[in-house]
Amino acid sequence: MSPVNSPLAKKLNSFAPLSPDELTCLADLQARRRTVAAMTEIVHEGQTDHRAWILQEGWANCYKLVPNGGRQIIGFPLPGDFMGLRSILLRTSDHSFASLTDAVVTEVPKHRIDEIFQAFPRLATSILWAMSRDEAMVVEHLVSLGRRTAIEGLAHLFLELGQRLSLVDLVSGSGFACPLNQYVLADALGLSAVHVNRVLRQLRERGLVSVKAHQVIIHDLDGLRELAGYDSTYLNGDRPAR
Amino acid sequence: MSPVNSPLAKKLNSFAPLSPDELTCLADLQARRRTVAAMTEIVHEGQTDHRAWILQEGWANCYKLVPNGGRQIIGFPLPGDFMGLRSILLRTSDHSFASLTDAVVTEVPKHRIDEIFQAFPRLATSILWAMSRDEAMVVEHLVSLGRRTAIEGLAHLFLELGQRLSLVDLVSGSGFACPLNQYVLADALGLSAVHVNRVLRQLRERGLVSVKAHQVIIHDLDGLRELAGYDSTYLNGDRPAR
DNA sequence: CGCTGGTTTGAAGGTCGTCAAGAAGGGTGG
DNA sequence: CCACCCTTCTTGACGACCTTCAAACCAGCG
Repeated sequence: MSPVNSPLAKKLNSFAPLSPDELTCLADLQARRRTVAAMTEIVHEGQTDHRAWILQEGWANCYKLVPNGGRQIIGFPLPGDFMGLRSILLRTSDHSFASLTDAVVTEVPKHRIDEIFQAFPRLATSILWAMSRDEAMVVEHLVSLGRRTAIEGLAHLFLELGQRLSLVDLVSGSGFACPLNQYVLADALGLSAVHVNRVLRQLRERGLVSVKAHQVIIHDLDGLRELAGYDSTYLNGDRPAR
Repeated sequence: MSPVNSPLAKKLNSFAPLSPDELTCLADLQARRRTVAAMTEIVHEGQTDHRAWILQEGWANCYKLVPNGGRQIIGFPLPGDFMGLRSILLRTSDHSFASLTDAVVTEVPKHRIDEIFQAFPRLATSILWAMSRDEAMVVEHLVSLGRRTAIEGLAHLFLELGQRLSLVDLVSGSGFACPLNQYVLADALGLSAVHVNRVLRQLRERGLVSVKAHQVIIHDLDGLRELAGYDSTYLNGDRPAR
């Protein structure tokens, strides 16, 4: 994959078209790729080193552990997403990031971000857009946990993942590869793995979604949207959904 | 109240001591006060006008409505908090803000923020700290909804409110004024009002907290922290709690 | 072929929601 | 000052959603 066609470039391009200069700047930013094994921690909660990461390939998650042994997953960084960007611009990270699969990442030291904000203000705006989109996802996740049933929350999650993956060309037809097992889904949705299993069966039996062999297939997009009460605008920078 | 001693100044001062220049800058920023009746919307979801608000007196909430008639409260802005700051720095607000009580607010047009970032970089850093603290609160709220029981979530909420109010001198002894009724608490914690009532009784009977006449009194701070699994560092900019 | 991680299913029980109705406060008008 | 209202709080009964415990099943892999 040429870094000029990096997932980050694809994603930012969907917000505002990038100039050739900006594309090469992004390519430079992501030149030094590093591979990471599955299940390794990339940013630790409370870490204050002034660098962020860009996920190039693979899936990750960010989470908090609670005293009684439970875990709450905050979100799933996908290719093209920043990890720990807040700890660079703002202060320390308040949660941990870890890879879920084997992954490829690039390190972003603080001064590189500063340079971009100096030299490429339009690109900086796009990065801020990506940050605010990430926060909107956390808020929407909060709504899922508080005011949606298990089946609605799962439906919402699959729709969000599909839309985000399509931005970086990781959707083929009506399906996408998805390495999340039922334990991980449970920790994301505040449920038990057993109940996730039962709800997945319901989604399958209703002909909405099926998950098999790490592949999510959406059989009835409209029905799923209806069920989840899905409003896609929070991912699009408030322009109409495609 | 002299604006030099504004709640915002108190709060930011707890992060990094402010210089006289910075204090007067903050005072100018908050000169034009405006009163707002209880239950009026201040920022509407999707609004893109480039201005933010600072809450001076009273309580507010921010929330999202879901299609089936439910409501999820994202957070409670308190005196000294910004509202809609993201819609100024980033893009549009993805949720609504409304006053809960009669309130006093000041409007902050975008150019004032830009000026501060130009002329007072240290103050700008403090404002970014406040922003990141707000996000950490949303994440902690997410954990409450996903991986804490009703009683743990309520305990956590009271502890957080107490700590935030103490930063702006709104705590007296072991209690603080709190206008949140059981319906509002329910919409914040993803519960029904009936169940909030039952849980409040448990907290009272265990001798931990009591709520009466819009006054929250914490009887057993350590016990409450123990119950909630409360870690206060997310509010302190990662310096040890006082 | 046995191990391991993940999925599936059943049974029992706890947390929490819904429905319903009564009690307690606080404000208003007679 | 009292009657009446409204909002908020409180409590009970019942049921739904979800968890926990336990066990069986399945697929990939050394």
